[in-house]
Amino acid sequence: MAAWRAFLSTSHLLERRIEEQLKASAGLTHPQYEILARLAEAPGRQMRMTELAKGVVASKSALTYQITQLEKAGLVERATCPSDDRGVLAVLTEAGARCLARVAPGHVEVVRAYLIDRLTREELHAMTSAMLRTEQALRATA
Amino acid sequence: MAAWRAFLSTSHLLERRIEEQLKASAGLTHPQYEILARLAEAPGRQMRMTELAKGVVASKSALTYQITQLEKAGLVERATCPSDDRGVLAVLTEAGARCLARVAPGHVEVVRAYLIDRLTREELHAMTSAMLRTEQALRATA
DNA sequence: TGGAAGTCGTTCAGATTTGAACATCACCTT
DNA sequence: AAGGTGATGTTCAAATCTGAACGACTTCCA
Repeated sequence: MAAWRAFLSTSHLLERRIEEQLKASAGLTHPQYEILARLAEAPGRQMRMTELAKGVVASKSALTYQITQLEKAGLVERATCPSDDRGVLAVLTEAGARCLARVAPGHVEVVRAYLIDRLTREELHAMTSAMLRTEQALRATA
Repeated sequence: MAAWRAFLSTSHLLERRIEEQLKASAGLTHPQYEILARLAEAPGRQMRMTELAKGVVASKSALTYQITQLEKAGLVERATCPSDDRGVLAVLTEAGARCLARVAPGHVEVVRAYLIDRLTREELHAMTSAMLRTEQALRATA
């Protein structure tokens, strides 16, 4: 269980650092950053709400809330899904893309400085494969 | 960054599973469980508020809130610290200890089933040492 | 011995998350 | 083609977290 304890503490401490850095450098929260990052990578810079929620591991209502916030900030827009009238597309705006481009380097720097760059090549490799496998297992048994 | 993505998703997904299991089996939240677990291991089953907050990686106000909840449930009591009149000791009650003993096996089972047991011995070893080192680094630069 | 400066835990308002309930719409069977 | 089943996104109240402000107490140095 020592492994678990360390994993848990590290993830919480990191979360805290990231939140702090993002808030200071752009007034964004970590969930909001994650949303922008996912959208930026998506084809057409847009994604369905449910799909996006799964991607960033958030509940549907949490995503609704955050998208509303990002919409107020002009970083994201909502559009109705052409193929499904129930569906809503979250679309990254130009301003959102610029915001992300401006903030991403600092964010990546924090992640590297506190996590990635502190691991040996073997540790990084082992952790990556372990996390990918675990993530898959967790997503499989929804 | 793939490593980071997987790490982040895994930690969030796991958090979710754990929360679900704890709530179903004992009406506890994960932070609450962490508090009980730490107290159970502490000498005299008691800890100073600030120390406990650092241990479970929570803000002071979040801890105040959760200790109040646990106090209402009769699982924890507050006591004034003999050596410092400002200080408050969170003390695990008998009921709290029993509750923890009852819930712990199921909790550990979830952590093992979704994380620990899915890793090879090498991965577990690498991850543990990596997490311990990272945790230490994060705690050092408070 | 007197503060000045720091620590301790709490409080408060505001922000965010959760889970259930809901209305809307798609899909599939008959 | 109609109805049942399931999916989608939103809403709401309640729970929780955050960060700053606060009063109470310690500690340390002059």
